[in-house]
Amino acid sequence: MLQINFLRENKAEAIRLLAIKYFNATEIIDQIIKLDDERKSIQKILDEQLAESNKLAKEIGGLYKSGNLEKANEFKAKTVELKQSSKSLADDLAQTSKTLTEKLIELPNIPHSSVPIGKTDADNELIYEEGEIPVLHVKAKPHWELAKDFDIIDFDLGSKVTGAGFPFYKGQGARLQRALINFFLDEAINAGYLEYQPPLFVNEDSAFGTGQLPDKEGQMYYIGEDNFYLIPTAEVPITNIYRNVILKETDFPIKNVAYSNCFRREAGSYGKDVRGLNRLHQFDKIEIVQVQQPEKSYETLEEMKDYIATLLRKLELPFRIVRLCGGDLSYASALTFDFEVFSAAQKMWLEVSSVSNFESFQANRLKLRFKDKDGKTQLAHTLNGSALALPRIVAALLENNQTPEGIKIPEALRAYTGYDLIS
RNA sequence: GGAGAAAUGGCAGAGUGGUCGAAUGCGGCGGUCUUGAAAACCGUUGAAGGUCAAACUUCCGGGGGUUCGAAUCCCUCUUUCUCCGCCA
Repeated sequence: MLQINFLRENKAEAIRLLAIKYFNATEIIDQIIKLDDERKSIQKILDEQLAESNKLAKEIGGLYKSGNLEKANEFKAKTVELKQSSKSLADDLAQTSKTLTEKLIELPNIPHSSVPIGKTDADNELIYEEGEIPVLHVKAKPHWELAKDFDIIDFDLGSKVTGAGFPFYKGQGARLQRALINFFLDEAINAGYLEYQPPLFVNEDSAFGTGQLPDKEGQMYYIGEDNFYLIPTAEVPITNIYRNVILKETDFPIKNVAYSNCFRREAGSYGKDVRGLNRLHQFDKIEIVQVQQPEKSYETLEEMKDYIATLLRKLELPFRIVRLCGGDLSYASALTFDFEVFSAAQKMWLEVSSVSNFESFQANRLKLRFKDKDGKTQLAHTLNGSALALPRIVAALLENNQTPEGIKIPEALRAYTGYDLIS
């Protein structure tokens, strides 16, 4: 959620920048400013009436004490009148504020100045590439066949027990999952992150706080009976730790990491993109979340980007980093880098991580603030990134490391898997 | 699931209808003293809206109600604690 004062002071600039996300904000910003003016003027009148009411109520107390009942009753009648009109003003105020918030929520975050112009992922800017693309032997297979051959992931069994997109991992496959989870958590802890194990369900306030509601409602699993949402990422519970929180400057930097199952309905997905591990309804992810002071948030984004690169390097996977263009940038993000690993048998780049700076956009919804040096409260910045999402890492590991003998496990993981080769 | 108790400022904890945004203690900040620190003493110390600044308004778990007036009374929801039941 953007700040009204920012929109007031930088209207033309905001319209220009939002157009980079292909969002036409001209009309809505005018509406917002008008609603805010309305809100202020209603509040002003309401305040005056309430002040009058309060004053009279105090005087009535005094009049009773001095026994001046006649005057007291006269004042009473006045306050009753005031009460009625202030009640209707309060309703107006609530209605105006509600409409204002609804309008504000429609606006996406302003993209950072470095965001490239473009409409689709084809327009994303490649900023870095590392590692050698492996040359596979002629009989190389995609990961879903390998998973079956080695009997480490059972998609059919998942379909039977639950449905498509809910695989079983078994034997060495299950162990590999556990190894990756522990590896990613340990790496993060060594890099100074605090580990959390969050709830997998969140309430409505939390789903709203990180921007999943109302925009992505259909993408989340929902437990109607208790009004809970299944988390699509640990970002949701972890970031909501800071909902309605005022931090001290000394609390920074806040670096949290959490492993969780992630649940996504993925309504509307189909085709080769959803084959095997490429897109699941339930998957495992380790998420890093940072809360920072505004001046330092882009420095932090770089730090997170570098950190994620070290993970892929340790896993010996060829990867590249792209800067998302305006059209591909998510609603809440100001700047996002995607990490993609090359999946050698599918011969395609798979997105395994997305690291973003939301600036104060989430913080404004969350009411996540801090007291600066001058003692003023201001919105903090939030950032997060996957470090990393397992399924596509597993897909790439299986495909890229396949040999006639079996699938080789990268050095860094062996202490965790307890084996060198899937066979 | 059943019965009871409770929810107040960063923390602890008073306050049961009328200068209560809220005593007191701790903590924080500023100062006096000190070579420096501690102790002691003095002062200060919640948030939001609003304003050039003020005035003013709102907030004592959330929502609703009674009243001229509510932290205080009523209803409701949530959470916590104690006891019982069940249980990984």
